[in-house]
Amino acid sequence: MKKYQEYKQVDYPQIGEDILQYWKENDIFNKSVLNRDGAETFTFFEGPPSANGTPGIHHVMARALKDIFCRYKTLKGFQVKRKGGWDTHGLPVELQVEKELGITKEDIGKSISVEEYNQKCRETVMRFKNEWDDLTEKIGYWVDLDDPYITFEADYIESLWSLLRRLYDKNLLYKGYTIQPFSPAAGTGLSSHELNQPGCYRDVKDTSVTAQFKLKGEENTFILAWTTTPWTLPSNSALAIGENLDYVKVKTFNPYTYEPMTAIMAKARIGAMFNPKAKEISLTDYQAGDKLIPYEVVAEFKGRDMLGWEYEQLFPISGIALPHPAFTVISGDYVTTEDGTGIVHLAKAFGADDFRTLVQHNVPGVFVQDELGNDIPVVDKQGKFLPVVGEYLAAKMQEHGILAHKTFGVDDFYVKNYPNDDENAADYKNTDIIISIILKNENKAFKVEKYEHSYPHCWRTDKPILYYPLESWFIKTTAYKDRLVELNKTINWKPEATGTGRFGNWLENLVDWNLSRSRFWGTPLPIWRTEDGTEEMCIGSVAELQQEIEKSIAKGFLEKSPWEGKEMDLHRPYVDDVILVSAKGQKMFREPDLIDVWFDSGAMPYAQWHYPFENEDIFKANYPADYIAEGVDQTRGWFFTLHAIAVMLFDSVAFKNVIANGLVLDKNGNKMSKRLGNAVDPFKTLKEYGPDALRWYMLSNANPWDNLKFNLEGVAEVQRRFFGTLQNTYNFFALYANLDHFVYDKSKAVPVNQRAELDQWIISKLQTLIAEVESAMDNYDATKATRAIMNFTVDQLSNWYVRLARKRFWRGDMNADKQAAYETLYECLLSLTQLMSSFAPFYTDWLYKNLTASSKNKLESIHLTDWAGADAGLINKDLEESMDLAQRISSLVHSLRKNPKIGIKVRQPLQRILVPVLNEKTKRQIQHLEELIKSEVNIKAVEYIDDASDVLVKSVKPNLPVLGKKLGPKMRFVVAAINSWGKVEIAEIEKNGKITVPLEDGNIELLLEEVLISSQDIPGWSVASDQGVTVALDVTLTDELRQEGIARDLVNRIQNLRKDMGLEVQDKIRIKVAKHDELVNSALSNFAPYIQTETQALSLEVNGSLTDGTILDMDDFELMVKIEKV
RNA sequence: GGGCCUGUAGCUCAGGUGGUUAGAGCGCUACACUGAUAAUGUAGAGGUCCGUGGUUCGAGUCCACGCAGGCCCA
Repeated sequence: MKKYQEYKQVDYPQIGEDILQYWKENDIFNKSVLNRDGAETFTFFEGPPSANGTPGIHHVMARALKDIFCRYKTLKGFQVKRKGGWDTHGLPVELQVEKELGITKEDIGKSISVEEYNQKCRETVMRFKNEWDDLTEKIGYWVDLDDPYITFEADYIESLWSLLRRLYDKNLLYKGYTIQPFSPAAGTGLSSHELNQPGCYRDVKDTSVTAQFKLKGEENTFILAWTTTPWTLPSNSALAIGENLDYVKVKTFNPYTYEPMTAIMAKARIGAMFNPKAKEISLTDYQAGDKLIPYEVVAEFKGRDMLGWEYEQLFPISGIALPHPAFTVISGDYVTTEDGTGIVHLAKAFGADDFRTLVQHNVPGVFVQDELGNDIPVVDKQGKFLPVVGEYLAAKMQEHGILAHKTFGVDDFYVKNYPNDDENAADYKNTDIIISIILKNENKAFKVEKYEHSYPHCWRTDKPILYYPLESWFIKTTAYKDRLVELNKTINWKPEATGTGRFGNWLENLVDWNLSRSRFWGTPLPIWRTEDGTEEMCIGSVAELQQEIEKSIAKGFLEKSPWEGKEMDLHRPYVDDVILVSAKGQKMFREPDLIDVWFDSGAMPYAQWHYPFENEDIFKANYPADYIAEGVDQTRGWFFTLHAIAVMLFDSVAFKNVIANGLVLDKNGNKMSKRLGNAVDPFKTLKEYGPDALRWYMLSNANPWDNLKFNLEGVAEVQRRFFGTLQNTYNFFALYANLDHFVYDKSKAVPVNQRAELDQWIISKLQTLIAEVESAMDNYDATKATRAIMNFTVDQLSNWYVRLARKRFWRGDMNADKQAAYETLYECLLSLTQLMSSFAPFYTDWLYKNLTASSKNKLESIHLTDWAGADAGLINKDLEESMDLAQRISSLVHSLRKNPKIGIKVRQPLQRILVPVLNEKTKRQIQHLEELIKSEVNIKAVEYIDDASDVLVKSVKPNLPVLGKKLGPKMRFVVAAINSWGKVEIAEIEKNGKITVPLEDGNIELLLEEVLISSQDIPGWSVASDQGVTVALDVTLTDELRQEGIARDLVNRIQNLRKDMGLEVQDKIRIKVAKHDELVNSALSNFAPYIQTETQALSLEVNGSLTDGTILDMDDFELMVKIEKV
């Protein structure tokens, strides 16, 4: 029986399926974890995918990346528990359900109950779980699929509630408001998703105003600010400038009142605000009513000089008076000079940027108080001004005699959601226009014009949306900003820039985490409040909720628990049905919001173990994570929520190492999408190429954090070039090992130092490779590791070691040298299976089985082995350098032989090569492998030219990095001098160790180490050189060399004939050759023994009368030969 | 609009701390090998290092401003 199975063809997808089956049957994954019981843990957190869609090829990337480090750490001796998980809540699920049912949000609670709706969501969200599990298995991602965490389960939600409760107890959970898109016509907030639907943004013409804000303490001086929403001007409470922008004061006249004034604006906007034709006009020539208005810049300053400037309130409405620092100039990081005046008007209630900027600078906004004393904006939810502003505007209309299409009452000033008045009616005016006219009349408007821009509209009502403050619950992340930043610096980010840049900047500009979502399918906010908002309660566990329910039942607020006789489902609508009793005995209702799904996933370190209610020991042993990996798009998603919760509640990082991987694009660099049809089906790809080549390609082709241009041809190339070469190497080994009945036995192996030089070299290279892979993997650099493995396998092991060692395998009987060759090749292959096993888990396990089929000490799987590590004692750098020289010299000789002017094939032996050597070390290193070089390039001798020979011609180059520091600007002169040196100067600096270079402004002394001396020329010879190695080839052909060449050619032709005749390797033959010229005849007689040995010929006869032979093409001549099988 | 990433041969990618002539694989061309053979080896051709300025004796590398593609956030 064969010890090592040989394969004609390898079916990689089949290997994937077979090994997967083997793993399942033998429970290998579990064993790989249980094996390490008691060992140090290496913790990995699975970022939960959502199973409501089918997995794509990019999931293969993400999951392979997760898998390899877990496998690697397992080999290294850690216990790596990997719990799978599913993300189940969120808007995409809701939208999918709505699409399938053909309903909208408005139908929920009407045509479909919340209960039915949520039931539908629950069914939908796990719809493709089977496909996901299938892919996970097929690509070899080892993760516990039997006991995953699922974010909709009651235990999971309970853990979330306890976390929220802890935040609440730390006063980090509060109710506030945020500026959100709001549809006044529909009376509802809109998600950004709804806003991004096609057709939502439309070009509309709005009245825009450049308003004049009068500077306090200066006569007729105004700050100009532009807005496309004049209705927000009564709510103005500050103006923002860019600190580094240039601003000017310009003397001019108001175009509507013709009054002289000084305008303040960005310098870059002068051209837009004034007509350049008026530039030459003198201010004194101006007559009221002139079309061209002269202007003159009278001062220039930076934005930062304006900080703190105070101005008068634009609309001094009684009831709207604000304390300092309202009505001052502040800094806004987003201010540009691309439009407007370079100064931005801020209204806290109606712009997210405005809100953020004003909060940052502690500037109050314009609000009035409702009956309960809460701040409310001056525009109501129907989209019209409150009477406080309405009265003011109505009065101003009268005062200025403004005629409109109708009489405006105090309740008629809609700012959006205009009533359906006829816009073509005579004197039609909307609120924006009325405001503009008032401003014009009061010398407060510098410019009023129609402006066309893109503005979002409500997809249901087609009316423009309003940015409006809506109530929300927040986590006060800003309170922990410094700590978040500080702990982030301890995280090892791959790539680093994502941590310092994208994530770091995000933390630097942190705002409080808006937790509220007005939806149905998600984790409910566990906060109950009295109707007047004076009392509230945050529930932190199911037990506590039940206790409170008991109290409420006792009080008579509830008849019974909504879960009586049912399984506890903490979703809506059940939680909404719960009315609790406050400390003062009032009814408390649940705050209707759900929480951001990102809190679900950010809480997985705790909730996956139902901590703190269960599994405290497991949680503690597995926190924080040593490693996580997810797409870079998760930076502000999962990476942030993990980090935020960990820092705020546990004063810890949630993960120590993280890879943020890039996207998988199609081969042209476009985003893959099912719609465009360029998405790659992972199942199809797996079926065609198997999992290993796919994983290997994805990890080796580009760094995972760069986007991957996925190309199937690349997968094919990896398979052919890398896996194919490795497989060939194995087949080669198996073929001969079986013939020789070789079985590897470590205890009987020839000690490495007694093996051939070539063996020692490849073993040394192997150890170097192991160290390299280990260091790359410890640094979470998979790409570097895979590339190093490929280089070793293809270039060193297959193309050099196997090629040069081939003859040792097929010659003669088993002896120590042959055994050493087998052992060496075997050890390389076995090591490779382990090195590669994290990346190509199926193929390597298969190869491991093939290699160890007859071994005594084999394990069930490569994945159950212990990492072998590099044996530093087997690394021989000197030998590696030596071989490197030999490889380069061989390559140079090949290159010379191939030179069209020379054109001598390798089979033709040549007498010698000359190698200039400038030091003893190089000479020794080359000499060491002289035999190898000689046989590789078919030459008889290597000769060295050194200082002792007068043939050696040296050349000299400046050592730039060294000289640059010393010389600086004088470099170019010195370099020119050095380049002009000849024999004399080189000899001088070599002898004295220094030389003096004359320059125009004095002499400079150069030291030997400041120049590089090499030899690149041998007069009269054909030379080739590469990186300091130079070789000359003696192309003289003597008769003897020619004869040998002929003999070798003949062997080559006869071997072909043997093959054509279908002879077996061991078959013997007799050769008859027709007589030819003297040279050929001599070759035949002189090299007869050689020819016979090579061709297994018992006799070689030169026969003058041979006529029925085969005519051989010997390149330069023809020869008749006859071969007979014995 | 802001932050971040990417841009090097036809394609996919390498190119610490600036250093004279920018590398690899695939593909292409030619040759070799024919006892790893539906393999393999060797060599050759192929580059405005996205552009424009700047710093420097010297820039693919550092700086600034752009351009193109991408991600995230507004």
